[in-house]
Formats: sequence, C-alpha cells, structure tokens
Amino acid sequence: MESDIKKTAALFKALGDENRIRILHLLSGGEKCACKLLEALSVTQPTLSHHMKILCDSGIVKGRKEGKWMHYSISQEGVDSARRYLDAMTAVNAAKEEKPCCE
Amino acid sequence: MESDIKKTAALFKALGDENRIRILHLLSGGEKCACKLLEALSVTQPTLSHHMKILCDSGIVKGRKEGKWMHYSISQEGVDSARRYLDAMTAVNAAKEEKPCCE
DNA sequence: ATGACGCATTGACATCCTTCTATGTGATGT
DNA sequence: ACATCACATAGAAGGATGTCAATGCGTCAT
Repeated sequence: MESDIKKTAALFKALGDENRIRILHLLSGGEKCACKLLEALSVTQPTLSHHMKILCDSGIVKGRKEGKWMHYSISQEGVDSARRYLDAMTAVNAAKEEKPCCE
Repeated sequence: MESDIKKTAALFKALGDENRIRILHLLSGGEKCACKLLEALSVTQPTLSHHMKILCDSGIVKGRKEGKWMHYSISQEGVDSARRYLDAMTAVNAAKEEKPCCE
C-alpha cells in the first residue's frame, strides 16, 4: 500500500518531464530505436539514455535489445496501471463521503 | 502544441509526489477542508499549502473558500485531461507505424 | 478594536533532477 | 585482434523541488 504510493509517484514523475513526454509521443507511433529518438529530440545521447532508463524503470516503456540496437515501445500494462490510478482517484465515492469538518 | 507539453508536464509533475498522491486519495472521499488534510498528513501547514497550490495550478484540484476555511476537491476536468493524454499515448496508431530504422 | 484562528507567502536550506562531457561496455565488421 | 558503432555509466554543475520556521493577511468572535 505504501509501496504502491512510491510506485505511483515514480510512474507519474516519469511522465512529468517535457522531454519524456515528447519521447512518449514519438513512441505512440510504434516501436522506435534509440537513434531515431535521438535525432528527434535535441539532447545528447547520454541524456536520452538517462530518460529511457527512467521511463523503463517506471514501467511505462519497455526496451528490446537487438544486436547493438535498442528498441523502445510503450508498455500497455504501464499505461493501464496509470489509468487505473486515475480512475481510483476519479471515483469520488459517495459512500465514503463524510460530513464536512469545519462549519 | 508546445504549451500543451508544458501543461501536461505540470499536470503529471503534480501527480508525481507521494504527499500529493496521499492528498488526492483523501480527496477521492469527497471535498475536504485544509485542516482535515493537515491532520492526516504529518507535514506542516505551509507545506500542505504549497502542495495544494501545485495541485490547484495543475488543474487537478479546485479550491473553494468559505469564510476562513478552504475546501478542496478533485476537479473532474483535470482528471479527464490527464486521462485524455494517457489515451492519446495508448492509441498506438498502426497507421503511423513506420519501418524500423536499424536493421 | 483586539485577539484568535485558518490559511498563504517568504526566505532559507537540503535534496533531487536534468543536462552535459568523458569514459566504459558489448556487439559488428574487417 | 582491432577499429567502429550503439548505447550505458560515472561524475560534475546548475537549476528545480520539498520542507520548515517565521511572518503576513483575511475572517470571526468578543
């Protein structure tokens, strides 16, 4: 439960950077290798590598090694768990509704 | 388009902190005043105020002032726009699929 | 008016994050 | 074996972020 919060925070933290959002936009067009991402992003190669590690660790992106190339794609499970969290948040549970405290 | 990225990043950045996630969990039970959030969170009052500002600025929470009390609740529109972004990311558009670059 | 209360703002400090250059590692080709 | 290529890792620098104590600002009651 408490570790759930940690994982959720890591997931959304991963989504909270402009360059990583651009990367995800690119990946929404399908699996891409690192070199293609690199030429689309105006960052250096180590910076891209750093962002890809964060995205993979958070679970929203998965990597596939093929020879010396690295192919990245969006992980459906990662997106699903993010969506599941948003749903849980949205579900303003009327049953849980409590009396206002201050009036 | 570019400002969309900024707004999206701000929204997910707001979701990427453990205490703010706890706040949203509390708010999923319905509107709450700041004092209730405060006693549930083991942070000081200025820290809570700071987090509430970030959540409100990102659009995922809205505040309602009533006398000297501040009531916070989850903004459906904010959650929707977050969900919309996740959907856009998920939609692995087969039409946009391109030839792999490196093989 | 004055004091108490609820919350916001300021300023300081420590930590984390993003980015870079430099270097390491593993696979491919000659 | 050696050079080259694609990517990862290490280390450093600067900026952003989370937290607190102190203070400010409305609002309410007396």
